[in-house]
Amino acid sequence: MSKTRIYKIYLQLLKKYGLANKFWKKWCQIKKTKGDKEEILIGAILTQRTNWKNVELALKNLKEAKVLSIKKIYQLGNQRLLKSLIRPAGFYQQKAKRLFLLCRFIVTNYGSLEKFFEKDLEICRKQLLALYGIGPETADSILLYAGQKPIFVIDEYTRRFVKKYNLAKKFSYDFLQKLFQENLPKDVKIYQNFHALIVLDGKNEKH
DNA sequence: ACCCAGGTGGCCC
DNA sequence: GGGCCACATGGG
Repeated sequence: MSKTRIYKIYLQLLKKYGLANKFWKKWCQIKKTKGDKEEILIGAILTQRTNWKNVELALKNLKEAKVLSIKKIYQLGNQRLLKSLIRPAGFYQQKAKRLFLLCRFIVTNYGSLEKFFEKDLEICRKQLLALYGIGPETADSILLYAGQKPIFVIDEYTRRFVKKYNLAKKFSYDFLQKLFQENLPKDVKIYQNFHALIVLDGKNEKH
């Protein structure tokens, strides 16, 4: 593939910041957490329309209550305890329901997250999108970062990035996802790192 | 006392 | 297909 404009911009960001996973590893060290696949999946729900700082507070509560896992949340049910633990993340009644339904889906249909991710990307995506409270961004975050599957995540940071560099005039989810995927090598690590760098760069600009 | 932040579903037209 | 609204907390 010849290097497209988007790919060149990615390489510039890479030169400027380096690999984004080192920031993730550092975050895990600071927060004393494993940052494993199940935590990524839970965080993907909690971070909907919410500052990551607030998500951290909710994750901390779940961890301290020793229920930061899919099976534990499923056992908890959509109940008061779960709601109170994730309260700092905002929209907590809705998010408790969404989390519970997602965890129930994984446990009762597959038994484990690993088994679920053994299915093809398209099947996983379709099944996630069929769940209440999971739209394209949440589904794709789970698939890319927890499932290591090659699908590009579009979010508010990505849209600001597209506007900043004048990469498109349309901003619908499917259109932008196609734009990135057609202009980059199909590579999980590149998708993960690029999206993480877009977020990093977006946060950097504000200060 | 405002204003903002990695969305989604349910309306309505 | 799009526009508007509800959902809620913590931090500036």
